Amino acid sequence: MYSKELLKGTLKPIILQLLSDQGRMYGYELVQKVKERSEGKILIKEGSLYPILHSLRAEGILDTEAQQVGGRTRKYYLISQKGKAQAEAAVAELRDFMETLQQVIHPKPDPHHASS
Amino acid sequence: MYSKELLKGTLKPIILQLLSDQGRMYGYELVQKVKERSEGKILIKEGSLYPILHSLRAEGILDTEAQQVGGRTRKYYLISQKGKAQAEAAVAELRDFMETLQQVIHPKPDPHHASS
DNA sequence: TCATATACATAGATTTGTGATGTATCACAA
DNA sequence: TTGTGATACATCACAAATCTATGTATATGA
Repeated sequence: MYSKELLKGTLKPIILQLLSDQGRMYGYELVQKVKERSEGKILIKEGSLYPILHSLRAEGILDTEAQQVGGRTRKYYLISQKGKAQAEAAVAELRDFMETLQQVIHPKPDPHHASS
Repeated sequence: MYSKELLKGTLKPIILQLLSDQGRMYGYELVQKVKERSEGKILIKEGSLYPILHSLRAEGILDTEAQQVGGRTRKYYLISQKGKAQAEAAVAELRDFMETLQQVIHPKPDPHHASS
């Protein structure tokens, strides 16, 4: 697993991207999906996930739909109308950040200064 | 600028990568180099940088060479012999993490299950 | 003389994720 | 029927990393 700090700041956009992508998901499902797509390398902890979902909901970025499945309750989350722009912005920022990071740690040689 | 939290966990490997790349650098120079390569998008703060450099030095991963330049002191940092493997591991982890993140937020469709 | 750039450093506050813990249902096996 | 592991939610104390603010000091150019 990754030194946990690498995840910092990325969890929120990851969640928003998955919800944009999949329509609506519940917490446990999000954890599984991220685990699956990352081949077990990114394991979101419940202690991280639920506070994020709750705060995104409090901000009005997410809506919820509770659903009974057997004796258990599932709480589906989906991007709200109002949250769409913010969700896209967060994901875009993450993508941009990743590109910038690439550029910093693996720079293409600058042709202008490549005199030697 | 990025929501500051995105940087978390990436600063140490960024610094180690630059030092591997450039041989030896001093603090102020590192800040400028990252700023330059990121086109002003990543601005490492002194309050972040110096504690990291000090702790990497305390761990024995970095060596220092003080140098007088005019009336000012420069403290050059370089990867120590002992720190080489750890530095490479940290950078490799960051690269791997970035790839995994790509896969999570921008998955290639899985041909096995692409029945519809 | 004053602002800006260079150059280092530290302390307190903030943010975010984890670990630990708790509740509860369901399926399957011993 | 008892226990275990998966499903499914939730909260809180703690740890880790970075930032803000602040401080010192020299060099440079307006």
